[in-house]
Amino acid sequence: MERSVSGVAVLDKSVRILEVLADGRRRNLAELVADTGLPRATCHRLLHALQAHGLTHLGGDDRWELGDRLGELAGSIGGPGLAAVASGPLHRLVEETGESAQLYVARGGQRVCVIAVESPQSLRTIVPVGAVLPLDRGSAGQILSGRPAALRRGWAESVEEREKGVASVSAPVRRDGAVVAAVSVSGPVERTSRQPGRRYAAVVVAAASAIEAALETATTR
Amino acid sequence: MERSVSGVAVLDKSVRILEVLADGRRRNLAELVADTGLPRATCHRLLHALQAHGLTHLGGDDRWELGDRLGELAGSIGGPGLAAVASGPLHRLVEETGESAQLYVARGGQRVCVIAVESPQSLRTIVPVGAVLPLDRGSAGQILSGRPAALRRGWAESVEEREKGVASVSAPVRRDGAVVAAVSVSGPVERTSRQPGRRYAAVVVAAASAIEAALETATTR
DNA sequence: TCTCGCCATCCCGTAGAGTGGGATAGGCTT
DNA sequence: AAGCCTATCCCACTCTACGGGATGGCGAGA
Repeated sequence: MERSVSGVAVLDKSVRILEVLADGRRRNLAELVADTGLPRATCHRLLHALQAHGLTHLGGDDRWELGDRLGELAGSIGGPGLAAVASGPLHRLVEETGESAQLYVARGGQRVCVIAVESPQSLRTIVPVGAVLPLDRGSAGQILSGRPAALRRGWAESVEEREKGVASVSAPVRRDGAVVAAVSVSGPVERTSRQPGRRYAAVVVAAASAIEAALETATTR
Repeated sequence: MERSVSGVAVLDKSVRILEVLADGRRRNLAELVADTGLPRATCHRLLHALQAHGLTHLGGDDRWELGDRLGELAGSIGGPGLAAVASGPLHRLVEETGESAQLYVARGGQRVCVIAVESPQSLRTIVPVGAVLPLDRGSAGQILSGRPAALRRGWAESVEEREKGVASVSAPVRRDGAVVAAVSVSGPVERTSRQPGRRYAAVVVAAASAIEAALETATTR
């Protein structure tokens, strides 16, 4: 038995199966045996055990893929329904500021855009949902990497840090005291000015507070 | 040892921990022991093993939460980068039709909105990202539930099925022959008419094809 | 300062869970 | 009919995972 990564060999093998399937390619049992390096009986047994929990799924074409329950579990990262309760406040933020707004969560040492509402103006920043951005650039990165100065002030701003001509302001969304997301407004420097915080911090922080209030209501239900 | 759900007891216990954490409440070890019913040493050992795989995370405040890797794994359901490659075609769809567009994936017998691009018109349908909708109503539900007539025709339409005054058209996004998502355009009946398919089916199907082409390019890299 | 209670971590002997080679059955192709 | 490849299942056996109890740390209260 090769050395265990985590100290629990069954978990190591199970996660190896999930990680192989995470490239999106659906595979039959033989392909999975080849790609995971597991003996066929072991792979078979673990696949069906994972399926019992909804983490894998065997399609009608005898090919395996990741299961829906995985998405359901992951959907609760940042708390259940974060995306659902954040949508309204983000739309109002766009109406108030005229600029695009996004919601980011930290994930694997980077940040991921989970909601994007674009400015109606023809010159606007576009960040697609699902976009993965660094933590070391941009105002949302300052928030999600826990930079003390930004958290103390309650918001962060950046000017042309991640992209030329773009400025942004972000504020933390907290749940149980921990930062679970960052609300962000971004636009061209020509409109935001080189002190975007002065212009937008108050409404960005207010949007973050509205999301926190909605999360609290959801939690106490 | 109580009866195993899946036949692999380690997996059963590990998933039990993840499911307890999926309510979004962060917990210390003692709370997790109480909520999972596992002996403390077992719970401790499995939590750290899950953390080694990124599936759980121990915060600085000694409280456990679901880990980022879970989201990364789940993000590849429907194939890696689905959200990223679909954003562009959906925006163009909104520009062409003037109506709101969404991308849905099937998940746990329902459908979940993973991208939403809203119409610039003041009267528009709003579906927040993360919204969970039924499969038995709406054009996207017809696509994702595999209704033969809809798949044969290549698109589906619905008029006031899910919501009064709203009509929609959807088309399947396929990957390796399987339907992985549905592209949808929706708006008020006053504008879409009671035959929204006649008006929009061609461009919705074209948007779905563009997403499929982008996914194929991503896969062969 | 001392005591107590509660926390997380670690140890390690052992029971039985999980292993995986090989047998089996089914389906498809030649 | 034969050959090949698939998934499933069996079960003897190995060694993994178990979990009670010991330990140390920390904070609160007397």
